Amino acid sequence: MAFSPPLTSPPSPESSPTPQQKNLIPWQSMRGLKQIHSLVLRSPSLQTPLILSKLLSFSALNPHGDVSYAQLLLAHIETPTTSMYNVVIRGLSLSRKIPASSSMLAYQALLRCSLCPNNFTFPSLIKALAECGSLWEGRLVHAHVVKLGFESDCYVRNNLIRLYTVCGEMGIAHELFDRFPERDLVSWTTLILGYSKTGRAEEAVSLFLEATDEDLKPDAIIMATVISACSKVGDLKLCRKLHNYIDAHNVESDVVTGNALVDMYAKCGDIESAYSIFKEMNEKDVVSWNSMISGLAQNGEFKEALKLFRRMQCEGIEPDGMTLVAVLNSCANLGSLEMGNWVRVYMDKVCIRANGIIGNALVDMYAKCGRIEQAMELFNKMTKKDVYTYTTMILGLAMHGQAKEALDLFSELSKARIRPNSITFIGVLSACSHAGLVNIGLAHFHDISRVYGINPKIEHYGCVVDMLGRAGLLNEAQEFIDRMPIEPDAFIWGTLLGACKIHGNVKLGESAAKNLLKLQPNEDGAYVLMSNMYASDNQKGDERTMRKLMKVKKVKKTPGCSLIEVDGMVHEFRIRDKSHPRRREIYMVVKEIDGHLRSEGYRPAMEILEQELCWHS
DNA sequence: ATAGGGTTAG
Repeated sequence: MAFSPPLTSPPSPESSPTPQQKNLIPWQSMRGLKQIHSLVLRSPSLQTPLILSKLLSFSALNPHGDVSYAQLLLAHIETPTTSMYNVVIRGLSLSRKIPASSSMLAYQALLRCSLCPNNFTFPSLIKALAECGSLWEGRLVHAHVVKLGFESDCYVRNNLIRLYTVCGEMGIAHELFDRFPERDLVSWTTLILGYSKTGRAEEAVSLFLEATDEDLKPDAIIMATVISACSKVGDLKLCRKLHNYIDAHNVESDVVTGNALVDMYAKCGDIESAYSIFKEMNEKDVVSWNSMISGLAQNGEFKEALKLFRRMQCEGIEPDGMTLVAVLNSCANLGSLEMGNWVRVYMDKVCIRANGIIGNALVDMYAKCGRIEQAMELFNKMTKKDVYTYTTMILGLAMHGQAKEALDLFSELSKARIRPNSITFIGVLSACSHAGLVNIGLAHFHDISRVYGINPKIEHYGCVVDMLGRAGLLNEAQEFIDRMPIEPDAFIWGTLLGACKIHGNVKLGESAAKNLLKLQPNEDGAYVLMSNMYASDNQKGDERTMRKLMKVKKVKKTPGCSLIEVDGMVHEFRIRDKSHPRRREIYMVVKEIDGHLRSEGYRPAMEILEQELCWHS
């Protein structure tokens, strides 16, 4: 029922050991290489193509090397060869910091020397271009590839396929894939990944099924790719089919495929299967833990997520930014501010900046835990804000009834040249709803499609019904529902019913309840609200009828639940809850508070079914 | 040449 707090103070980060530069043989460090280079420069007899090539490849390809040094070296070689250029181009493609344009410049230099690129030139060059999404240069190089007859080279072609997929040119990529019968596992994997990353996960999975018809033996890499695509499809049956396939075909699996499976089951809502795979993985890394923790959080199992995070710490696995996002998300939904603050302290200690997704998660945590000023402070400090950052803050302000601030932020969006999305409008509408700004809210609602070209979804209609209902415009709310282009769902009727309850409109409430019961006859909501409404309206007979009806239909009221966090522990309380070890003391204090409240003249609005509620809330 | 995990919701 409760989980223990994290370590009371975040562990200090271990100082990472510096690379043991001293133990390197001379030519494996740049220092040694430069010494040899100066020797070579002084004696022309040493300037043979072989020695120069060695110097080049050590500085360009060695992990302790320096590609820019290799570039300089190459520029001073009088009679360079294609393979010397290939080495530098490969070195450039391997280093992350260097832009694609330098690979392109090296390639152009090669052409200027009247050298001819070969099958080793293109893979690295195209890889560098793909890395940066340089479609224009990529097409140019592709033309050269065709001219020189290297399109049939599988390595070259796979890199071209990769280039087109990362540039979103799936049509060209697939055409290139189809045009040559000679394809290997990498060709399939690359194309499948392309479909998966461009939001066409179904096509990715069916492409894999196509691949299994050919005589290819799937490896761990293609499996991880297709499993990830499957998690995006969200079809549990398909997930199981894939899992069975792996077992049946004895596909060698590793941590990555295991992690992908955990994520896949979690995303498809089968948290038990996810957990059993997680448990049985004999090798786990930080991604395994992250997949499982965020899987729990994505399925609303926030307490379990925090529990698992605790275990992760006990096992000495260092969390990374992604872990913390899942933890913060759980804190936000549990109102667990102490734990959230702990994460912030931890972030400071290990120097994780509150920017990007993790910054957004922190803002959300503060807002949902009631610290709207701290959320705002952090929001203002964040240098890179995206639509998520703004949406989170707008929703937070709306939640706190600060409609003006929320609307101001919304108007800042266009100044920051950020396009709002459909969830941003949920925030805007709920801000208006909570502040009773009906006309402004309606104006924004109309702008959703007219100005922003977004099709309002049922959620947006729900916000408007809520806004009209809260303002007491119940008939308008009903009319709005009647005119909706979408079939009203249970949420819509529940919102109207709730508004009728607040404003005591029994007649309209009855019709809303009828509609709600048509959609979910076995849920307690409509019965409870109606019987409470009858009770407040002194319609004792109707109230009893409602409660009888619940009994006949075997509908039980789901117990409400309150939770608080004390010293990093989350405690839950339900009606007539006697499970807490310190229940006697707790209820004594509650009784005392209740006495104080009553002596000050407070009378809780108790309705028959809710009488005992005040004891846990 | 190819692989896994994250943020906002009526």
